[in-house]
Amino acid sequence: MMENKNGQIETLLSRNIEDVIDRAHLQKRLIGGEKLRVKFGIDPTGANIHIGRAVALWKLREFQELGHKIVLIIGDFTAQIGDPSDKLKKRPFLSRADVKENLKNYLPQIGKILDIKKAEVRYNSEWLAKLDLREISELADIFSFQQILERRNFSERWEKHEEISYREGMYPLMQGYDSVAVKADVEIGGADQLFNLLAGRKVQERYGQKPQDIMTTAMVVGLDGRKMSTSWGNVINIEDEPDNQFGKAMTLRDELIPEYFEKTTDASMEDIRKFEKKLKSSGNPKELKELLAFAIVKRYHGAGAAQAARENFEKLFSRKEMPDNLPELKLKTDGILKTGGFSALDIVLAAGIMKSRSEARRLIEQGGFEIAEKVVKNAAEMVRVRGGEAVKIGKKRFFRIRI
RNA sequence: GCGCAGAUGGCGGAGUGGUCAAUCGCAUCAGACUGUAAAUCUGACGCCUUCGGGCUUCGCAGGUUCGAAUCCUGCUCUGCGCACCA
Repeated sequence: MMENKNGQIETLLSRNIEDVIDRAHLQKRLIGGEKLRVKFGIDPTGANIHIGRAVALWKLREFQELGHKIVLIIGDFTAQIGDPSDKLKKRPFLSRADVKENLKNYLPQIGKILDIKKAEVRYNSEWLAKLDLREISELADIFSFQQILERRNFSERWEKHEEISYREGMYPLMQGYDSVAVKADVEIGGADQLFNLLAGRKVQERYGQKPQDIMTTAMVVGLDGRKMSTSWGNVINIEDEPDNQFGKAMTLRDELIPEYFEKTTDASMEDIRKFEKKLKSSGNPKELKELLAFAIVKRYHGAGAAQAARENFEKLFSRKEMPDNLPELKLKTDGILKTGGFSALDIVLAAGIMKSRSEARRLIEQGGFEIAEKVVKNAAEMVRVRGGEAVKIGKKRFFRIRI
């Protein structure tokens, strides 16, 4: 029993973890059985949480399972300032409305991973909005310009003669003050958060508190090996549909399979070692990738959904059959009355996924449109439609026509 | 405040009076090959098109000219240098 717990603590402190400061101190407290307050801050800046950001949430869950108190800080105030950590450009202010909108979606997503009822949820406007200029100045006195400029993303911008505003330099101070306000023992964040987390330690000391221990989680690269970014489209969101998650996972670059197993699934490290060996010896990594895709979907939608997603995928791509649960593509029947049918262009446009008619026309002319297993290359060609035909638009978008 | 430089398509970056819807690279999309991987090859890549062509773009607003992304004036924004620093 004791052994088991120590094993859990070891995993907690090592798997997917980049840095722990101060490791010895934290380990001792954990083994000693103290109930720790584990802080995690989220700025509701975007609508979706992806599996990269989720790494930290799963860490929190480990803490939770060991009986510690999770303090979730919703950065309703800081979100409006904008964390410069991952940005090489100045960030705009978010409006109150944006923040509120984003916020609505956040807790349910987090709830997929954590037991929110057991956590303490706080909004940092609670204390940050009350600071007056004198207090802010005191806070600001903790850091020098030089220290702020040490951050790579600031120094790079400095080199490039890009603007760096005061406001952005304020961010670590606020995040640090959060730690004071909730008396954090531990704070977790992504590896890109190191600077902010360290700032928390300094700020706490200034306010007479023991500095928190900090843990940074490993970053997950995007599916294509570049930085994970929603605008690159190389991201799996935890709320994506099972089929979609499965499909996206299958586009992962082969070299990243072991890394993804480790960071985004609960596969044991033993198994992952085995997978790595297998990858090196056998020819086609596709099977392993399917296991990976399955494990990811299972984590967020359960084993049943994962199985179904896998079968759909097999049907659709390996056996080239059309699965039954394609999204519907509704065509308006009054179109028939007027023109006697639908042109290929009408059908593609009805799917509502093209930016412009020109784009749709191009796609068709280049052979990217298929209906009832026939390619139609002439955008103006009238296609006989009865309803129920499977439509393929481009590489990976499928619909079933409904009239 | 003064002086200098710059602002071009998702990004980088050409173009400095007509041949510019704008070289090129990246990203993106489609096709071939595949394992919805990578690499490679082909094509597309402002909007609309009856495929002839039409329409709106090069920070913003005016002007010169038969004709402007390109010249002139004003404005806005950004960077650099100087000044200010009780």
